[in-house]
Amino acid sequence: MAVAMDNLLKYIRSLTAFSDESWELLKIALTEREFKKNEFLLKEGEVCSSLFYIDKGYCKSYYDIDGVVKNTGFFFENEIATNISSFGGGKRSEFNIIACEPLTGIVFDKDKLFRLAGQISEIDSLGRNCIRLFATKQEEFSNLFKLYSAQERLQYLETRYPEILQRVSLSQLSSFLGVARETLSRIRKRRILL
Amino acid sequence: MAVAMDNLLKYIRSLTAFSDESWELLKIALTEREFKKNEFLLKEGEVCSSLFYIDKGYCKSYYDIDGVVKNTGFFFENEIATNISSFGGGKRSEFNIIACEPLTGIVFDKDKLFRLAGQISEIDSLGRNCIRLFATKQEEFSNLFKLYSAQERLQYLETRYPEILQRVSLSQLSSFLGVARETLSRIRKRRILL
DNA sequence: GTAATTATGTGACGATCGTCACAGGGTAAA
DNA sequence: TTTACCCTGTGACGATCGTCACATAATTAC
Repeated sequence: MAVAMDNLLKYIRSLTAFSDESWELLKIALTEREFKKNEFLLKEGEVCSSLFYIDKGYCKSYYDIDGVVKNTGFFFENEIATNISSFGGGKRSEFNIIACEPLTGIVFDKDKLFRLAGQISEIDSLGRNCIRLFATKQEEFSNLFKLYSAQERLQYLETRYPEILQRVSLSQLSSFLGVARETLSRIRKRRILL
Repeated sequence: MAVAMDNLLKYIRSLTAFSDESWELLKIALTEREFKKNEFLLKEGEVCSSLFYIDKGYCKSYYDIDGVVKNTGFFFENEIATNISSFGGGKRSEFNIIACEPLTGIVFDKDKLFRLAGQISEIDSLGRNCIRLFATKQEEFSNLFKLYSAQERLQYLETRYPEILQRVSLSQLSSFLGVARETLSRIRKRRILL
């Protein structure tokens, strides 16, 4: 659908100046793709060779630690999901990325993207801005654990990222907040009573 | 000292290809500087306009929450310290960066650096690699809280980042690990008995 | 060298958390 | 409709944690 591509262009232009010419060239590296619910965007052990722009639906990153699922991130419409260290450093991914709903995305091919970035400075600048956004968000969530209690972290999500609470089940959210499912259930109960 | 500059060049070349010519140009944006113990590299409320390459000594980033110090990062020799969202996004910093020992660093001036990056692709590439490293590290530490208990986080530091434990006092480290000072003291005691 | 400051350990105690277990509600597939 | 599965809540209980308090060791400043 042309709609997904239009959305991506809007997203890109919200980040950095981007001419129509750069856009036409960037398209070489782009492929629209549908993922079914529970389909993998990236599997543990693979080397990540794509960025995934999410147009519709959402996905999550998770570690499988001795059979226990630990969710580390949720990615919604108008965001980019990837494994930054695997994508940039060529290392095998330690975690999975999986669609939590039927998902429409636009896949950035790494090789083509790098070739273009070497030639077109606007595409290069786009890449840097994406990484910077990613780094900023990681830092934000990392600090949550150092600055706040579990209850305060939940409050933070409610005010700053209400979408996560609306769309992600409590069971899925608990490991992201670093607590057991039952604990999150009780924190929520405590909060309602105040 | 020329030594600090030599170390920086080695560091840069460990990240990305960097010609002698690029290096001569990059020097325009660099200033060597000494910081006394407890001197600020960056203060809360300021806009961060520098990257700090650390040649000797170490520093930390911390939030002051109602007078309580919460340490969020430690940066040692051969690392770059900065506030990535303030540096890249022009926002006021929410935290401080302060020298924990007498510190020798090389300061990258943002304006000059950006001007150079626009012209020299090797300098541009260096910038992207620095941001990527930063993002990878933030992700790593962020996931520690989602995957492991306080005791396991301490173990992780011991094996992966022994330098932090050797040089940072327990009191300083506790908030970085997301626990109270007394708790960290007891965790350490528990571990010795095993 | 002495005083002041900072770092560490530890006891006590209440709060919170993780785990196991089980019950009920909701949804989707057969 | 019935069955199966997932999600949420909750009780019990032991483990861990945060806080306050205080003692002592180590470091730093004068």
